[in-house]
Amino acid sequence: MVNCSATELDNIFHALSDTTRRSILRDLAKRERTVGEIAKPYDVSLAAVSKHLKVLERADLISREKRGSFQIVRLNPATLRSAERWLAYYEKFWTRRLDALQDMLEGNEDE
Amino acid sequence: MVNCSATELDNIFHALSDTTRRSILRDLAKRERTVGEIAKPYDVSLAAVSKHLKVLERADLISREKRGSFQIVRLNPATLRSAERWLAYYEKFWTRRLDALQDMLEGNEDE
DNA sequence: GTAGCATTCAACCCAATGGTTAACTGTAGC
DNA sequence: GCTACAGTTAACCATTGGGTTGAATGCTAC
Repeated sequence: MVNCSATELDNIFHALSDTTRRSILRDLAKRERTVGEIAKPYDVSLAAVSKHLKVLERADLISREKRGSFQIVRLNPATLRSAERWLAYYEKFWTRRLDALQDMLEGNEDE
Repeated sequence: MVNCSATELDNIFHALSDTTRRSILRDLAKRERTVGEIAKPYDVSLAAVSKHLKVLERADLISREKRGSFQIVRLNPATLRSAERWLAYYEKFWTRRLDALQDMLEGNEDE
């Protein structure tokens, strides 16, 4: 999980591209929950939430542990770190490059 | 752009969820390019690339400047920073919360 | 075994994606 | 004007996405 393949990044960013799923991740940040607990605040069917969890799981953003007839769903922060690293790397790179450009355009003497 | 709405984050993460689009962003990190230059390395039609650029533009990840019959496409690092901040915030939050537990459960294998 | 709860699966609906080709809209240059 | 080039739009196609409802699974408790 240190270095993400393209497909893994596809899955991660796709999982993050839905408001409900990001909200679920926020909820899980507070504490682990069962599927039913996760679904409760949302105005969609349990089946819909189950699908969202599948997307999050495919992205490796959450993992589950069966406990009796329940499942405990919890976050997988390492995966978030992968995405964050991807963004941080490029953001830093781009900013650095554009800073130089901006300096040039604004007439800084150091060409 | 400092604080993103839910829809803006939807658009940003969706834009990032495609390998070709991330690759285009990488290309643009090296230098600004015209649409034609952007399209050249990819094995899809110009129309397909044009659509990808539209997705990136909707997410405010790139902007364009018309110059004659060309367009200069360039990155918009501020938007990347928004997404990065979102991830960094939650990643840090989750990691902090889970650190103790993780250390206990599996020792530290981070990276 | 049966009842009941937690969760998933199956089948469907419709909108959106990512791709194509072909037609269209500038703009530049003759 | 006409031609050529840069890029977008239109129309289409196949696949995926997110939602639904209802049946099926799996576990617990009686």
